[in-house]
Amino acid sequence: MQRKDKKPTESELEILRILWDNGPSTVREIHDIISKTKDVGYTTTLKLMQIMTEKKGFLTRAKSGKTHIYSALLTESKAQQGLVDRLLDTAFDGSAMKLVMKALGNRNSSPDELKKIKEFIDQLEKDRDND
Amino acid sequence: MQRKDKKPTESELEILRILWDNGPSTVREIHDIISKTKDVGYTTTLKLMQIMTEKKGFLTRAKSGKTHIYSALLTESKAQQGLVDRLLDTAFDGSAMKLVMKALGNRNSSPDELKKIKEFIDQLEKDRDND
DNA sequence: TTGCATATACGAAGACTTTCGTATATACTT
DNA sequence: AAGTATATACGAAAGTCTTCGTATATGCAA
Repeated sequence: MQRKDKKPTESELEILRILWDNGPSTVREIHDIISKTKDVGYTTTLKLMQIMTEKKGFLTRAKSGKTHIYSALLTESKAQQGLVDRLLDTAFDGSAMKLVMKALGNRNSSPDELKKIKEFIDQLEKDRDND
Repeated sequence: MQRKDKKPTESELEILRILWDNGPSTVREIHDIISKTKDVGYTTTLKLMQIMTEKKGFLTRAKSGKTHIYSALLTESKAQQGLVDRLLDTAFDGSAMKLVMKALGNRNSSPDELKKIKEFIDQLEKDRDND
């Protein structure tokens, strides 16, 4: 359980989210998406991605003609786990239950999702019994 | 659903956590707790709390003799809701289900907690049916 | 009331994040 | 091959967060 790897900032998560959803992309592709909802220059996105690649190791890139194609090295699952763990520690006193209730409380989950969560918990309980 | 209020930083959350758990406290009391696990100067804690009070409105304070007694204005519940909402947006594509599974998956929730969560979901489903 | 212990006030440095202007490189078109 | 469009590289400014040194205020004890 390494607690040492750097956590992506929110701007970085925005970029990672696009890479996770769309797969390997150019700076241009990512910037076009980001700039739909945020007024920011192309070189800003570029710089962020360069830092994420060179300094932080979140991304990797391959040259293709004159452009670079970036891919996420940090997986969605790992990033999520790190962020959830940190949030549990800092804001929920370590109680996953409290966090779960906050997350569900806003009632934006479909009946199907609620059912799946219950099944997931059933499975957890079963696993525990078999230890 | 205002998305404008500032989110506390992690250092600030550390202070808020103590105020939430222990109630109104002096800088000294808070710093004594923080410094058990973190090597940081007294004036650093003081400064953070001053900023949280004067610039961000997270805290309020009352003079008592020569010291100030600080209280949290930002409630635990509001802060948690804001952080969860933001995490959902930035890292989980808005899916509460995914977040819940991450939160439960890696951790050791007690059987009792798991039971309570299921009951909570049952209640949510019941509420929904009665709409 | 003088001095000591302790509190707050203030200012600024250092680190990190975000931003962008400008320079340079590269491919494609004509 | 020269020109244009577009990409990356680089450096630095601006903003925020964290840190702490130093100055100043205040209450209490001798």
